Amino acid sequence: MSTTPLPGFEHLLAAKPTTEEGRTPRRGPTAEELLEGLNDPQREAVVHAGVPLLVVAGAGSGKTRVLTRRIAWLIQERKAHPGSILAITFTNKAAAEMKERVAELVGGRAKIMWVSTFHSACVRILRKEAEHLGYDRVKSNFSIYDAQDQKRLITMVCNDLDLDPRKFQPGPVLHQISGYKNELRDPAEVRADAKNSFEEAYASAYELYQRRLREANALDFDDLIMETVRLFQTKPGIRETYRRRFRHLLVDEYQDTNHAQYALIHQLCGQDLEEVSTGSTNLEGADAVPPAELMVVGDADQSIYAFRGADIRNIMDFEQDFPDARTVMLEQNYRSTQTILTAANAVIERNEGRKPKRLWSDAGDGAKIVGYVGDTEHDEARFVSDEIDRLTDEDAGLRAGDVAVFYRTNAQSRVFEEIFMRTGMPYKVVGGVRFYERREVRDALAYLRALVNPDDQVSMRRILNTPKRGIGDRAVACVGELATRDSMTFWEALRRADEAPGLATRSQRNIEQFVAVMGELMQMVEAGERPDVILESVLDKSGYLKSLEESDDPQDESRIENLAELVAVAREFAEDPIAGPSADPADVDAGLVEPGLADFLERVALVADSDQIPDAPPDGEAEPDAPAETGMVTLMTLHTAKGLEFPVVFLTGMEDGVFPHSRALGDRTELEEERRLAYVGITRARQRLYVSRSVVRSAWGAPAHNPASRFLGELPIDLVDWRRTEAEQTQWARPTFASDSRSSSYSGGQRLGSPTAAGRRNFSSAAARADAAAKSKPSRAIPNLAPGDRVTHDSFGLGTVVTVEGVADKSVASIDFGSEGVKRLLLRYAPVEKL
DNA sequence: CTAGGAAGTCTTTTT
DNA sequence: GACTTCCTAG
Repeated sequence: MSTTPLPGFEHLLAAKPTTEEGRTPRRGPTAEELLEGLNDPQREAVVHAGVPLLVVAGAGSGKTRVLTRRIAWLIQERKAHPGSILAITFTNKAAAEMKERVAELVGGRAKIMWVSTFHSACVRILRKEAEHLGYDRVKSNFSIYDAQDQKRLITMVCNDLDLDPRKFQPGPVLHQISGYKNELRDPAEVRADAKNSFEEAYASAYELYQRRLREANALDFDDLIMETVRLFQTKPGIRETYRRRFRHLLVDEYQDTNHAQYALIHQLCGQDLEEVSTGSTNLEGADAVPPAELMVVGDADQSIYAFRGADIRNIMDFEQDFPDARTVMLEQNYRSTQTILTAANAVIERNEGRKPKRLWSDAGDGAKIVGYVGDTEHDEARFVSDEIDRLTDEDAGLRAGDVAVFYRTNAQSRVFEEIFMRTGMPYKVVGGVRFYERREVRDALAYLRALVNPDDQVSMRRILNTPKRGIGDRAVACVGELATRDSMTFWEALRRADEAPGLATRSQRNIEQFVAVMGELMQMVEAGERPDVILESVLDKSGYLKSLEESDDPQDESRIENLAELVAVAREFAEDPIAGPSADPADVDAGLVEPGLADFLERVALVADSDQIPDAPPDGEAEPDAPAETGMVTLMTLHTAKGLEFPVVFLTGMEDGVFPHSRALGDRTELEEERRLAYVGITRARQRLYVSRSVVRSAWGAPAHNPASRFLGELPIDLVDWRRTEAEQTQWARPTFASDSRSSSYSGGQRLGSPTAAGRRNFSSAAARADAAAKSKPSRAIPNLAPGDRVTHDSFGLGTVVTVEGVADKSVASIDFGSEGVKRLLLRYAPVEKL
């Protein structure tokens, strides 16, 4: 069973526009052909010209179609130069797909368009303009730091600042910094606005973090956007160049843009934020170009990324931001049955302050929604598995590839993997432990990054002693000290290790060897060797491969395989020059398409989970040559499911505390975001929707008893066919396995006494087992606390409860321990006792 | 300096 | 329960 997520390249490689490419551009489709099969509002959006346009595109309303047809229309009918079009999508996969579909309409010219994510577009701009950024060290070979790199760096920063690691954990600090960047605030502003020592500490962390990034010639994800905005602000000339270039701007998934992205759009459309906020539409200078034509597409009901800075107001206030804007509503749905849409509408309508919108379909009612309540998550998974079996054989016509299983958090995929593995159901998990996050892959990539950008301290430190070559913490500290003392980069200090104070000769020799190897490899990079060739040399010369081969850890075998896979990916990349959205149009024009190591790294840095999903034939526009190998059940989180569709969808773990997530339970706005997530999930289904939950679910190794998700109660009751409800879940026999029920009742009886006793106690045998497992551990009773209660804690002493949130296993209390401060404690673990 | 074990942390969601 | 980080012995 394929459990290894593919690295996310194949779709780009497959997206080679083979159809039209090479032929002389035909006269292209006529205007009628471009509008064929579109409904009225869709047509309006396609042909619209002039003022900014907002397309409110409900789920499944054919917005991709509108976008591609519009682009084709711009080129074909309005004679727009393809190079003057900038289309922003949410994922690289969406970009590649869109490019391909436009190419089908207008031919190879489409390649010159910029169709990419915000991040890729900004990287391209920043690489080109790197020298104008105003940082000494930042050059066009800058590294892009992902979450893990950021974490390492911020940990070093917090250490250097002597911040209490308990109060300033890397995750929250980074989240904070990310927030600043999304709001376009620089460290000085943050410091000026700081109201207390806590916020000042954040400002210091932000400041030093930024300095370290720049010293390392690196940018993080948020920098990519922020620095582009800043570049345009400080260098109006450069901004003007891009304004002139991009005459048409199309933004997909507009509801998920953050403030920085919003600012960028405004800059490119000729209106700066200051101009907007002062209400002035004056452009400075007589040579200013008129604003580009803007079309944004989105659906406020599908905004699910507020947690990473997306600002739903961007779409809600579009008409205020652009007073002369037009709005087009796409409400007809071409994807789902009316039953599914009615359910989706019923759920989303509970959100307050949303603009009314009702999806409808003429596809007929279709099947009822099927509900199931399992005893445990294993029982729930078994139901899903049985049901898929049934659907894929007797119900003929459905393949495993037509089915998707969604869940709220990645951890929930486990039970499904277990049962699919047992029953031999082919499946594929999207996301989770990503290929590019595996240790060995990251090690290899760190080598490559260090070669391209030796200033990249995080990568350099990572590989310095990987594999072990006798350069320990002490040696690293000595080199670091030298670097600080003589203000040089870490890499320079390594090269001059002989000057490092207090460095053991043995370590020094080891460092020299390392530097020599790196020097050799760097020469290969300079000589322009192909990425795959360099990668192979890295694995060889660094001794990394050898150390894995000699290891007796069985895991290392699969590590070797993963590295082989990475080499294969690099080879494919090297051999296919046009693949993917990051080839610079100018280079394509010049026939200059020899992607180097740096391009490879950039691509790798910007792949998304959803980029790995195999292509499915999209809405109606048939793809008869669709790959036959997609016969696998797809497992993924609700977040990665956005933008996709499947004939059959299972929404699992529908429990309060799981979905909606426990952290959202107490918060109105967060709850509404969860509800939008439910809406997204429901509307992924074309024909059949299943909702399921389980009464007992083991979270963190101990069983938890979760109530039904409130979203289940929001489904119209007559639309759901409950196969099994909570009332039935007390039974020990499994209805679907007649032959199994006898033995079940036996063992149930033996374990729990009389079956009725088991029933009354609301536990299935499996749950009882889980329960017993929990009891074998020293699990303590959870104290029932309320604000005001006095407690003692084993190490913090006396305290007073301030707040209590969450329920049962997940309850968290804030407790004031006086001089020890206020602590947030997970009551299940915390050694607190009520007085 | 490294290896191995113990102890502590944690789970949203991701470009 | 799984992953990381910390600690200790060689």
